[in-house]
Amino acid sequence: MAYESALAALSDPTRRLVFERVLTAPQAVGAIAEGLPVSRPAVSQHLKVLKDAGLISERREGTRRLYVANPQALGELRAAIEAMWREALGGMAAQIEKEQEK
Amino acid sequence: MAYESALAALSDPTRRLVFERVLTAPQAVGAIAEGLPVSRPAVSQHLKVLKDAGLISERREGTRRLYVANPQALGELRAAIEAMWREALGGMAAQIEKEQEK
DNA sequence: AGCATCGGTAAGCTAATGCTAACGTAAGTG
DNA sequence: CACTTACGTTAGCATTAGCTTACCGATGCT
Repeated sequence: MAYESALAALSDPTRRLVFERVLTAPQAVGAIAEGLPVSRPAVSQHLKVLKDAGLISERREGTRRLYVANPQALGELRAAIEAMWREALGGMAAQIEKEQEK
Repeated sequence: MAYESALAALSDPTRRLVFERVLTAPQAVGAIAEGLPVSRPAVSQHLKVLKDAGLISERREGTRRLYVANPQALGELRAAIEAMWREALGGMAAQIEKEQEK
């Protein structure tokens, strides 16, 4: 529904790194933070933003929390971008046609 | 190539408004700024960001400058998002399969 | 040339953003 | 119950981002 928040969430480079790590399989926060250029709390904050945007979901397992990407939100973003893309294509086609008439 | 900059450029709400105005047809800066909640210089700055991201192109016509959306950059962004989407879908499918084995 | 129109640019301010360090908390373990 | 593990949260800080106002350059017209 709100592709805007997904767009904003993915605009940050390190947050994209975080997101890409949970793209294919659930990951614990510690595992996500490992190898990233920021501290673990920073990762937690990024995860919160991603979750608020609906891009990931959380599942608790004992003392750990596993995060996974939510394909649906990504699909909505994809659809929104694609709609704009088609609009731009259509506009360009109309523009060329106008040029031909001349 | 650099879908990241397109993503960052489109993450700002008013910049999205600017972009959507040049999506289907070329527009002059004054026409774009009209009706927007920000000043014309602000629009100019947004246009610069969009242009640097490759999302729009500029054409001079007398004293005016016409800006249009560039479908290609939008297409690249679409492809990048779609790739991530497919990854997420695949990951979820694998996850479900694992669940079934249990 | 003089003037008006159309826009890009610079300076400066404010609000938001990302980060770290320190602390708080809940679930397992002895 | 004490202790550890695994995270979230808060406070505070530095940086960035978007906006406005004022100014400057280029083009067109008379």
